[in-house]
Amino acid sequence: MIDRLPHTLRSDALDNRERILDAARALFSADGLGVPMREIARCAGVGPATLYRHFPTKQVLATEAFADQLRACRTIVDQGCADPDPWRGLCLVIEKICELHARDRGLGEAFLTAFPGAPDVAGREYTVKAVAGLAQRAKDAGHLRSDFVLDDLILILMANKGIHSRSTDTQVTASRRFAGLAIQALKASPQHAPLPPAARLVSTPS
Amino acid sequence: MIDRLPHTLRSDALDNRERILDAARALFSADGLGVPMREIARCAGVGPATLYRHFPTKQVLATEAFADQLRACRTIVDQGCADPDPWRGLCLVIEKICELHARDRGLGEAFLTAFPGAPDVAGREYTVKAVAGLAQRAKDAGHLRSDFVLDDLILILMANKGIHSRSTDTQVTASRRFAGLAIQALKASPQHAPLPPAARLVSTPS
DNA sequence: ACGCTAACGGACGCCCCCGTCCGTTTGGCT
DNA sequence: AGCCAAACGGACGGGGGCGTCCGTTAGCGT
Repeated sequence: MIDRLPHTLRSDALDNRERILDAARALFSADGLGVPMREIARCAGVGPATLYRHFPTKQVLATEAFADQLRACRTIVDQGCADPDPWRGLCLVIEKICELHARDRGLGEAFLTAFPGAPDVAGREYTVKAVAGLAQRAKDAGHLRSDFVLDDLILILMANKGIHSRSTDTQVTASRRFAGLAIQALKASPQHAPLPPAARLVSTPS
Repeated sequence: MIDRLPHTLRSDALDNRERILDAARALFSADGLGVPMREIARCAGVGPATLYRHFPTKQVLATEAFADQLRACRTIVDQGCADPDPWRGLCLVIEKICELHARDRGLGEAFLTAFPGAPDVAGREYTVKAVAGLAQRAKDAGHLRSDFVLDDLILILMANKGIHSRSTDTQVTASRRFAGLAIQALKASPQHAPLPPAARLVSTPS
């Protein structure tokens, strides 16, 4: 059971909560979601019980820890959508999101494997729709290849997640180059051959 | 210590060895290298001790289990190199290798994460050199973008590994589409902007 | 048919992670 | 200053994977 009535945490409890979130952010970013809960606790200087009291499950902890990053994702998408040139906006989205995922290992995992059955993280549906609109405009403008489907973006993000490297720097460099290649692949071109059929990677909500 | 002198296995031992390899192939393919050794043993109908006696380490087991697949990789590369049109050959290599990795989850893991410190698996160096030659020819022919580097191929394979899906079919479909996009990205084009710098993903042997 | 030894596999001890309980500490209010 | 409950954290039991030991089984050569 979780504490119910107080709703006002004691100062030390609040402090611990914050230190736990910091530790979680750091460790998730560096090592992914695989890190043991106790490691996070140790790193935050608290006992395991305290950690579990604040965040009964890793899922909850991760959701809270990544709240900022997910907001950042939404901001990026909004920026892209705001760009008067939809193609440039789409490129920006791809580049920025890839970089974000490259810098934060846990984010990519949380974002895509998405904790199978995670609740709608930070308005995913809204974001998806926004990107879909952006893509349509880029298509209409003749910059985005006409056989593009939204699943291709998921495909690219999943693929980006597959790029792992020892150092974060290498990771980011590689991810940037990958984004460049991806953009080239998506660019409308008179010479391109038809693509193999797309796969349904995510169930598009009705 | 490993058995030394006999060099000729008893019939039942040989039989078990084969069943273990079969089980390993099946499980590695379906679930990746993460499967517990005991699971492989159970699936092969032998005790853990027997498994360990035949293959003292998971590394050894995987190497043996993937011998065929790695040979297949080399064959694909050889086929690609044999094609009179180097660009078509390179495309074939990309498509086939991506598909192979999509069908066999363990292979991708073994191939790239490459058991950090694994011995030269099935003549990796030779294969790498062959592909490098193929790429150079494709570049000279003006079909492959001139700023391509070999690390881009690694990048693509790593990225392909990042594509996961519940069903193998979806996985393969997605991987095929990804390969198509990758090829489009690598195609020489008058309109393409310069790419971000490449990352050193593998230490190229001298 | 018989024995010898290669080969087997159940069982063990080790370690790591998980989630929880309960005795102890300490912040905050009077 | 003193109380009390909120908050803490060490310690526990459970589960799972790993690699190994040793008593038992069964191929194979005579």
